[in-house]
Amino acid sequence: MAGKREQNREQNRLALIEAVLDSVAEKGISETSVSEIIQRAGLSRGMIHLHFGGKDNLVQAAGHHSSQEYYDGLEDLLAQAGDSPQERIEMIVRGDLGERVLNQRNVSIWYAFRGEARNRSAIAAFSDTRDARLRNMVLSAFTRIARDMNMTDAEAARDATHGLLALLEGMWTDYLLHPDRFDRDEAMRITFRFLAAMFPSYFTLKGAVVQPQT
Amino acid sequence: MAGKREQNREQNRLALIEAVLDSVAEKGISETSVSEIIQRAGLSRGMIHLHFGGKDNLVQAAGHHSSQEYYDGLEDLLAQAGDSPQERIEMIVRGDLGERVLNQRNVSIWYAFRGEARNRSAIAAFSDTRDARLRNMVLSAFTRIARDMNMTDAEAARDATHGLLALLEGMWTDYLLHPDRFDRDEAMRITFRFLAAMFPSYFTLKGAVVQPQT
DNA sequence: TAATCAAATGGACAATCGTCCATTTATACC
DNA sequence: GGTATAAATGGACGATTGTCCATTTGATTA
Repeated sequence: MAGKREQNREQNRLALIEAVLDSVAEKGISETSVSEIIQRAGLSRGMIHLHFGGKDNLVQAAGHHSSQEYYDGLEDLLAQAGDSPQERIEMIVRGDLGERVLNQRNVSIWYAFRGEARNRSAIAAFSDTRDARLRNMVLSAFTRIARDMNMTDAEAARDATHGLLALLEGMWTDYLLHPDRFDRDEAMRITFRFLAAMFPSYFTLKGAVVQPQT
Repeated sequence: MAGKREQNREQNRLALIEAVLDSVAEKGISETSVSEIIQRAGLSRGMIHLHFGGKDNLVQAAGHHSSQEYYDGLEDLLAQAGDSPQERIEMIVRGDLGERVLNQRNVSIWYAFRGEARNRSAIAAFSDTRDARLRNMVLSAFTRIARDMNMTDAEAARDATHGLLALLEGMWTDYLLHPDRFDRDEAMRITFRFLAAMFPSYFTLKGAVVQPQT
């Protein structure tokens, strides 16, 4: 067991990160100052330099932390998914549009970092949600479906992957700009409509067809 | 003709706005200070207060200006489009993904403002690209197609509108995060694949079918 | 040309920024 | 319980922020 010293230390480190994320979500990056952060964390001014060596490093760590939480949530869900490609894709869609990851706090944080991504390469690195891992999971599922359908179009699976991820991105933007009128069920329906149009015997308006018609 | 005085005045006003946009595109919002702006514009410190009453108002005006340019570009293109709904939709897609509006500078600016939108209502107001005007243009086109197809699904046109705009949003995000590997033709192909899947006799992989098969 | 006045200048100003370190606090070890 | 030491404190510091206004510039009008 970790000593109380180290335990407190880690706890304070985390408190600083959470304070940054709270502030970014509520006030935006430009208003997230050192004073704002330490006030929210209830800690002293010097802690940022002590734990992270400076404000920039702390903000970067907070971004990384938030990104990690997104993937953790998604992978938890995926662990529950079945083996069929359509089930896996459905899980990703439901996960990406579900309350656990798509909520006001996360969206605010996400787009705040995105806005700075272009100019801070360290931020850009983790800001790419749909990173290689997620992209490959979706791609392999679509590839299996395309093969199963005897599709001749070699680009179909790749395009479907790219398209689905872009569509989900767009839904997030919609939530960002209209959190009040955003309709989670509608977003899911639209996404499945897109999938059902491209792969009719694998998806329906309500989700995946668990037993594909062969 | 306007006097040289007023002419200079307007010219300086514009120079300030362009300086803000250049700085936001290159360095981001957080590094766009008064000093940065006036240096780029080659004007004196007091000009911001004189013309806009303060930095915040100037930044807001710059955002509004950028947004206006986006719509102007899109409407120019739309004026050249034919009357058929599929032609109008194709024009919107080609416009939104074309070089004139989708380029590094615009994407940087766009997302920089988006990142602050949640916390600055004035910015949120113009930050919503796909505003009512654009949305209605797309919706009316899809409604005509749905009627033409005798679609029974009342939500189909609305969902297609929402989905297409979300998909285009996602393509912009892709460009933001991977400007080097982004492929404009691929983005168009994917978009038309989505349209072709939902409305097979109106769109193909390469774009709209001008004469719909009835 | 001289007078007029809007436009533009650039520095003074207080406020706030992030950094850093001398000091204090509290845990861990002897 | 006393000592060692890592963790935490909070204020000093120079740099930079945005605002504002007394002054200068230069186009316009008499």
